[in-house]
Amino acid sequence: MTTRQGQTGGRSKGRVTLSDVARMSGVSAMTVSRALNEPQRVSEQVRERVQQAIDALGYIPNRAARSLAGTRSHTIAVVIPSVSNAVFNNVIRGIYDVCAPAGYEMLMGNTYYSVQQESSLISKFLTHHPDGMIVTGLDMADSTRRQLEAAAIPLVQIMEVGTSAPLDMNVGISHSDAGAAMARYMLERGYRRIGVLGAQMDYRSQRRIQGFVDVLAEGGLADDRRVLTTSEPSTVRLGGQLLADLLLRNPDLDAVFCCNDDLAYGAIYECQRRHIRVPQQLAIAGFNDLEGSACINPSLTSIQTPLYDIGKTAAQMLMRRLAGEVLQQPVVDLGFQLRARESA
Amino acid sequence: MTTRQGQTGGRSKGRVTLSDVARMSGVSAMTVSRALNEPQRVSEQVRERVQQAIDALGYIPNRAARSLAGTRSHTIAVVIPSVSNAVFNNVIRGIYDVCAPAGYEMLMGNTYYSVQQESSLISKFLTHHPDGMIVTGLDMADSTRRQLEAAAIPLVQIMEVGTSAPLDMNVGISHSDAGAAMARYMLERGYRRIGVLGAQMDYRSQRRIQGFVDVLAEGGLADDRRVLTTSEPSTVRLGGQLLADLLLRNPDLDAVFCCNDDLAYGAIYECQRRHIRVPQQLAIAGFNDLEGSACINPSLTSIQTPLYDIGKTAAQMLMRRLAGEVLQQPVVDLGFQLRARESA
DNA sequence: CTGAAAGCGCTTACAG
DNA sequence: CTGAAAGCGCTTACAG
Repeated sequence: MTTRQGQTGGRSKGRVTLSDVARMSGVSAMTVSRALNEPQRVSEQVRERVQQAIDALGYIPNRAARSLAGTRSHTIAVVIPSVSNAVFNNVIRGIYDVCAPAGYEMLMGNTYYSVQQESSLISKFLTHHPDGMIVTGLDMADSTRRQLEAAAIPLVQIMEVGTSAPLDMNVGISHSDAGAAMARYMLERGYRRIGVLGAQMDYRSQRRIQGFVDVLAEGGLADDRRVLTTSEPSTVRLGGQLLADLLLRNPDLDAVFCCNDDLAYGAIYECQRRHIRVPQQLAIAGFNDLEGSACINPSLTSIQTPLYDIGKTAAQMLMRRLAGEVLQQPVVDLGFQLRARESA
Repeated sequence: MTTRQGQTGGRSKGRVTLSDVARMSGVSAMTVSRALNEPQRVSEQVRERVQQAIDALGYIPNRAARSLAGTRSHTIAVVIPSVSNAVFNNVIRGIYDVCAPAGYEMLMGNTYYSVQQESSLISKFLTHHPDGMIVTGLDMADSTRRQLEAAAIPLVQIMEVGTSAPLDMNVGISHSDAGAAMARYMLERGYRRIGVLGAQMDYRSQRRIQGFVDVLAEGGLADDRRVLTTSEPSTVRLGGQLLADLLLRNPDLDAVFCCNDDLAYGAIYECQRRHIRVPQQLAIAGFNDLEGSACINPSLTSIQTPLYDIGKTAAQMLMRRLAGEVLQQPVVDLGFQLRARESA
């Protein structure tokens, strides 16, 4: 096996180009381009000869040249808080499943939940002149908002809906409604001393908690001391720690709403270690309904959010707009489902 | 809020270009380019004037033009089985944390564990003329191997090491060694009727199991009927189902090695439901040591794999090569750690 | 430290 | 169905 150390990249020289293919197949570059991009506009004979030349030469089209000369970059930029997050994985898969078959490349970047990093990421992405963009959330810096408006590309803001008018298109759910629904469910089940655990505390977690607490307040059951949050990332381990802290301050709790399923897993594990029976002594509920939530013991009551569909729908909206369609419904609320299981 | 429906992308006309900035700041395009890419080679006065013009005009550089004219695309292509997989998330984060600060964009695509999809994905990525590429695994189609050799860009094959010579660079661990280590550990602990559960069954899972079973065979303890695998994706739910099936055929098992932690979670949950005490009646071990494994009850014995570091190291190797360095060590074995906990 | 010329590899718009 | 010309917006290589 020969090593390739030292070679660091293809200098222009020596690359096989469209004209090489054209020369070999005895047609113009224009015709090769058509054979590649609009094969139906080229005679079958020519198409075959071109294909043979491509194979013989090992021709690889150059996207940079294509996007510079053409009107499209065939690229979609996706801005999310973090690729290493079970929630966004599902969203990404939905986007990918629509974009990839349509011939669009996905440019992906993390904001790490920082408005500032979001701004610089979007600026950077704009230099690729993506044909469309998907951005997480409705909140962004004003300067970014202006940049995006100036870029004038189709844009879908995802995850949440209803907190403010989107820049262009919007698909997601109402996190405050979802939080409220969980609170109502818990009240119906008879819980009265209800705690709340939150991590990460991005806008959507905050709205979830706000919606939840507002309903408790209506019943006169809100108590700030029962709400424990941190800006640390949401993990199973953290769920256990937070529950321990919360119980220390509020030994009399009869239920806890966790802002994320992984926190809820950690809380359930902590209860197991302390021999606290769930839900008999303490009910626990989560949010997002991740894959393991139906399997854990006790199975976890949670809010199922349409993560995959949010990604898929966002990408489809983009594709439709790129096909010239005018969308009647630029804002789509995909809704959520409360999954009542054993834990609460 | 004005809607932007109907606008589908920036036609070349009307874009602010380098020359516009040059004109406004009274220097040549060349100098603006330098002010942008090698600021230290331009006088501070000029740099300031150029920056003012950029701000005033809202100039956004065009990467397509840059990569067409230049020798670099400032893009790294990453080929993984699936973005929505906790294992690869960590790898991706490692890659991202090195590439993003270095000014490299990440192009990411899924093979969905298919050699065929891998081939077409790599062909597609090559049209972007990425400066480097990271590909999962050592096995690939011969045609792809040739394409990659012809492209002559730095390439790092990741995740596993030692099964065959890499095309260029390589970082990962030996999955058969890791499987073997787990088998030895279980034998030391006194387990003798040991089952194996596998899902997905990509090359690396296969090698994990092979390494594990080979050690059992040395002790005369291998039994095909105790190995249950499926090509379905690895999930918590599947872990429970597989364990149920395995116990049906082998009620006398005293331990089970699960090829992935999520299978192990499912197996533990299933034991809880059946009141099988872990590890007293049945020991359970996993692989990858995901975040929750230390928290579940009983805490999970697993093999910790350096996922983040694999990604980080691969990206660093690429960066070093792109900086012209010749690597003394093109193959890096990052090793693994057996985490002995309560479950086995 | 700064600039004029040429060209990267395609596609658009116009013909025929 | 096919082609000749021009140009997309940058950077390289060469000067000075």
